[in-house]
Amino acid sequence: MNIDDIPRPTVKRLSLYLRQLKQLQKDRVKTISSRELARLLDTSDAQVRKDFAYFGAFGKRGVGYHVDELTWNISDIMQLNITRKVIIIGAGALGCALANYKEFKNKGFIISAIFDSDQSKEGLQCGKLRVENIKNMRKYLKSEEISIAIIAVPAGSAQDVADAVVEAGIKHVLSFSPVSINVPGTVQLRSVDLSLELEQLSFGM
Amino acid sequence: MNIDDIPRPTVKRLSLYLRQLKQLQKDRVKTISSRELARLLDTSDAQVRKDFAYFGAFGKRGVGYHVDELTWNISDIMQLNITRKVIIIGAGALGCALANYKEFKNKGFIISAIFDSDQSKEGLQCGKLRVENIKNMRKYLKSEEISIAIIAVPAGSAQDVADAVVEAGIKHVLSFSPVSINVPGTVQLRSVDLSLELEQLSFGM
DNA sequence: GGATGTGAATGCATTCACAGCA
DNA sequence: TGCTGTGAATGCATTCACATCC
Repeated sequence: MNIDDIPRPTVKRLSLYLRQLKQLQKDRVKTISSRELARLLDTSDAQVRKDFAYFGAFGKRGVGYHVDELTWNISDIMQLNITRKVIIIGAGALGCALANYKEFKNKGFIISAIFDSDQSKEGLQCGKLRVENIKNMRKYLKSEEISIAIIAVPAGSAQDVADAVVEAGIKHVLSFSPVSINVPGTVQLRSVDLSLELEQLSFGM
Repeated sequence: MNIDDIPRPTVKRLSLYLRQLKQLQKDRVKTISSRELARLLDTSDAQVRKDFAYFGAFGKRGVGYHVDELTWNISDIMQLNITRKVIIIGAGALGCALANYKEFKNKGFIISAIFDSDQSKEGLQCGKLRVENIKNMRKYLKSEEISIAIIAVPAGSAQDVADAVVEAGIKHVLSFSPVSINVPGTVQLRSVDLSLELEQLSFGM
């Protein structure tokens, strides 16, 4: 079964299912039906079953899905049983908050360094991390096996920073800058624009 | 023309168009074709034209779209020429960073108060804002005209906080907690799960 | 000529509905 | 009986292709 044969919306929902399933594990729930899972995630039971069916038959007819088994299967599909290192560019308030965001570690993402182009910030502490000069980024990435970068710089420098990390070998970019960025097709880009989220929310989406 | 007659994906793209158009205004670009706008936003020219067409005929054949005019029209459709007040619940690193995020103000969102359930945080400063006890939230909302709340609390208390703000009359909730939350149908909910973003990114989405 | 606006065609995800199994 | 798994039907957004207009 090839990942490309699976609808993208389905793949995106996998992490939502996984999050909910881990919650259910905490609550000592052993088994769950597609209907109940759908209710929790505000979707339809048919949707849930179809999504899981793409990856094989996980459920038991008349019973539902075994929570532990399903959790393990999805984690396996998403290759989430490993840890990955991540760098952050931009040591402003947002960058620092992200650098110390506990949930990242829980999901296997380790923030291994934070860089800033502002010379005067070099040496400052972001929680446990020391702010490094961005000029050292390239060398740092040569010595470490890191493919993910978080960009949390102002709009004006976002594209330049993106170009720089891509040039340094980064393959996945998560941008928090409020501009649209272009990267080569070989690089995965995901953009979270916080004010845009508010805008869309208040418009009713 | 009713908003409900317009495809949701189109409506979601409106803010992306708007963001790009404002960038173009800065760059003194007077006019732009659907093809060029599509290239900048990594979509298709047909998509751009169809999106705009839902709201009427904004373009000039043989020329393209007038940037200023289009910007104004979209802002008008999205009712973004007003400012809105927003409260934040959760004065952790993330909540504080959000409270001082400059881009919000640029888009017309004013963070008017930040609350936390931790008594010991009361009175601390988050940039220019004083952290208030969450017990005062209800009263505060009665005295102010506020319909938007940002939730930046740990997973465990997210649902409780959501219930509380909804009960206090909030109509739009932007949650940064890594759990799925349920709200009444009358309330708009949008969820940004930062680790989930990383997860999906590293999985290739 | 050049780019918009738009019906028609296409592609795809969701929903339906039910056979099949515990 | 209860719930999964799945082909078929539906619904909808995207893409195509071209008539239309500056």
